[in-house]
Formats: sequence, structure tokens, C-alpha cells
Amino acid sequence: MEGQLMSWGTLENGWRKGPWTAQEDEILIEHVNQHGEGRWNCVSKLTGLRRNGKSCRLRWVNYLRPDLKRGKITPHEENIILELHALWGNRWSTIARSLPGRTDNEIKNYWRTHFKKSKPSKNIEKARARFLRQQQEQQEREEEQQQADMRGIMTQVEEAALAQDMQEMAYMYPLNYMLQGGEGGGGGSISDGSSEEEAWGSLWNLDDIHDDGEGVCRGDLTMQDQVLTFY
DNA sequence: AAACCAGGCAACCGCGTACCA
DNA sequence: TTGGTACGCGGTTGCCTGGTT
Repeated sequence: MEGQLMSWGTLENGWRKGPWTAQEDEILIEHVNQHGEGRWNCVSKLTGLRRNGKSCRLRWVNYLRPDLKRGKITPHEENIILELHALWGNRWSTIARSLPGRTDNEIKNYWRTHFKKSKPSKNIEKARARFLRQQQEQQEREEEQQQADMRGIMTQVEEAALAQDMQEMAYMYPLNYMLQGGEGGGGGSISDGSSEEEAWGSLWNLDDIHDDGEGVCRGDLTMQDQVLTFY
């Protein structure tokens, strides 16, 4: 524990806690505009703000950042959250990278209030298991194929460099990268219905993309392929 | 009108990790 | 190599608000 509350929101060690005031927000924004993000523990020293570094960072990241999107999560975003949560679980910050303007905290809260309570149906669980199994098989097939293809063309150094590039791209822009190919791609088939079954359905339909060897993403990696590049 | 309740969300906490001296 | 510090992440808490009785 940091200390005992003296008056409302003030601890005996001088740090303030609880809801931020408009003045505190202004001070923090001013500070970040001047010095940039980071070095959060210096904020109190430089500005006189009685907030610890953690609190400042959180306030900035979750509320004050200018690129934050305000307003409700759209059905499209909701579907993205569902799909990525199916893939990555509670890795909220990873999921948030695929939703520009949304924070991990926001997505986490949204998930907890909208989906946590409803247990996935049997069908969903079966579909999920099938998806994961096929994903694994696909990965194995591709690794074999890639090794065979690459061996004759690339040196080992080039191969490593490419793999790293792919991984970095996928890490920086997970969903954008997956959905390359536009609205007609994997995400485009998502209807505006927001039921859980529908959302999962859009994910499992990706299986079909692979069946003909072409995929909706035409020439690009399908969602499954690209997800595999993360691991 | 008042009390109660549930949902939503901002903020806090603890832990793990990266970085640096 | 190690210890300290700062940062980032996920889980949890608690307040606020709107709806219901």
C-alpha cells in the first residue's frame, strides 16, 4: 500500500489518487506536448502535479491521448475483438493494436461487460477447437512447403531476414496486415449482426477460404496464414 | 420521490520485463 | 552478473449513472 488517505484523494505521502480534475489533465497534456511521452516519474518533479508516474501514464494512455477514438464500440470493432480474443485470449494490448484509437483498458472493459458472462455455446467451442486444430495442421504444412521452396532460392541469412520482417509487420499491424485485400477480405464478410454466434461464424468461415487454395485475400496471405506468422 | 440494483468505466494494484549503471 | 528503476500489462476495485420497482 502506498499510504493512508489524508483528505479526499490525497495520501499521506503527498500523492493524489482518484478521479482526475480538468486542471490536472491540462497540466499533463502540456507536459506531454513539451517533453513527449515517457519518463512518467519526472512529471511530478517538472510540473508539480501530485500524481505518480503510473497514474500519469495511465491517464494519458487511456484518456488524454489525442488519437483516441471516442464513442461506442461499433459492431465491426466488436467482431474484431471477438475474433482476436479467440486467437489471442486476454492479450488486450495486442488486440488494441488492431483497433486504432481504442485502448487495451477500453477493450478489456468492453469484453468483461459484454461477453465475459455469456459462456460460449457448444457449437462455438467445437468450431474453436476445429479452427485451432486446422491452424496447427496448416502451419506444419506451410513450414514444410516453405522450407522446400526457399532452400533453392535464398540463403539462410535472407530467409531469416524475411521471417523477421514478416514478424515485425504482423506485430506492428496485426489486423490491418491480416485484412490486406480490403473490405472484401476476411473482415468484409462480417455482417452487422453482433451476436456471438455470427461473430464466431465469420472467423470459422476462414476455413473455407483455404479449401480452394486461393482465398478471398487473393494473392495475399489469408487470416490464418498471417496469424501463424506471429508464432 | 426515494430506494435499490446492475452496468459501464476510470483508476488502482501487483507482477513481469526491459533497460541501464 | 546483479541490483535498481521505469514501464507495460492484465486483473481487480469502486464510483457513477441510468433504469426499475
